[in-house]
Amino acid sequence: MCQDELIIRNIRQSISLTDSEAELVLSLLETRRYSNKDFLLRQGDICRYDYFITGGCAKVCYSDDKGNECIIKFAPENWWVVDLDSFINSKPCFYYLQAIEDVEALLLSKQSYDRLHEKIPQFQKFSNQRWQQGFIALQQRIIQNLSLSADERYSQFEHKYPGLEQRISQKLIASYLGITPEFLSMLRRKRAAKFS
Amino acid sequence: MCQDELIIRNIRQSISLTDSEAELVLSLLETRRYSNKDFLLRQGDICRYDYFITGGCAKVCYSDDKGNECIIKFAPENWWVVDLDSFINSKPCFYYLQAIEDVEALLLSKQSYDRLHEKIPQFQKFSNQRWQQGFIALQQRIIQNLSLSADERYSQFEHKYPGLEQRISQKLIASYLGITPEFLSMLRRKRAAKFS
DNA sequence: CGTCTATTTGAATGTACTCAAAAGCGGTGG
DNA sequence: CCACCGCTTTTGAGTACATTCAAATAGACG
Repeated sequence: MCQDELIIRNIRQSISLTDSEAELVLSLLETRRYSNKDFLLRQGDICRYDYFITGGCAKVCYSDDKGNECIIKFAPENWWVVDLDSFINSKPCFYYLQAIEDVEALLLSKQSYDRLHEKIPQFQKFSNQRWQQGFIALQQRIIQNLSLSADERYSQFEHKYPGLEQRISQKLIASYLGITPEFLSMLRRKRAAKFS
Repeated sequence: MCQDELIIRNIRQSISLTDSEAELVLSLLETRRYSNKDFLLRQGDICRYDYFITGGCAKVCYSDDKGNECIIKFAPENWWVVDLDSFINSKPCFYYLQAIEDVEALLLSKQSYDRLHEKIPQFQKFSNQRWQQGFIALQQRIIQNLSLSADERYSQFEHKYPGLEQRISQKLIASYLGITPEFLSMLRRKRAAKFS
């Protein structure tokens, strides 16, 4: 499937778009390619785009007090990602966004984002749903972090990002789960032992 | 301050309201009082109201697989609370909402909520800000849960809900922090020791 | 006053981390 | 093609953080 189809299909999962509206959406998007390890967005920059990933995978991170990288979430194909606070309020962004594979993305500028909201009545609904669904998903994740063990969180990760555990390094997964790579290694060994 | 003033002041922190718009808001609200331990909303019900707490404090919880109560957040005076997924999508709610003190609240029905969005152009902005800010706050909380120790999370709690630690039981705080009451007891003992 | 629940305390246990070292693996240059 | 480099993964020992369970104490409420 080509990337244009992918994004329109993604939007149409939430709202209905006429063909001319779909055209408008596509006309406002910009395609960008990033090599593995390129930054889509650096910490402290203003986030000027809303990103829709059409190929490869990026990580959304921040640096904590001690300088460690913490991964908030992954953005594989068919995912939207943005530093909302920075995008909406033109603040320096707290997160950074870096490719962990070669990445292909469609970028929607703030201006175009606003334009879509003006021109397509349904788009407000799309945004609302997106933030609301995002909010709900984050609540779920908080619950999981509070009540599940590392092993159970790993299962959740596998479920949320099917197949991703085979594409990306264990170090990255460990950071996402909030555990050390060493400990994840041990968890995997224990899992493997269960199938023997 | 009376409860009407409280909610209007709360809204005016995000958007400007004319006096007649403020009147409209107030006319759509319903006041309710709950005694300690009363349910504002039960797990599985449809959440038909958006709640604004004007006095006392409620807890937002869910029951996990093993039947334990997990507290997602507290709702003391001047806080909005709703099960978003249930309210928006008319689904059975996942959370329940229970008074942990005598509570006074202003309730906004879904119908009135929609009405405000129609009648007050700025209200869409208020809602958007609310979900966006909520989203941002949740992301922060995820980060904190991943990277902070229980002791540090307790400090965050004190900062987020000033004075609340003196009003509510330690058992509830422990549940919010995702630790056992016994362990919280020990943390507090250690803290007290530092000031000797 | 008695009952019920919350809090404190302690011992034993489990979960996850740190640090260090060894092994595996992929890419690069000779 | 191989040797080497850097990075990831594995393994292990020792430690810190947090839990469970049990029992004692303290508070709240009728």
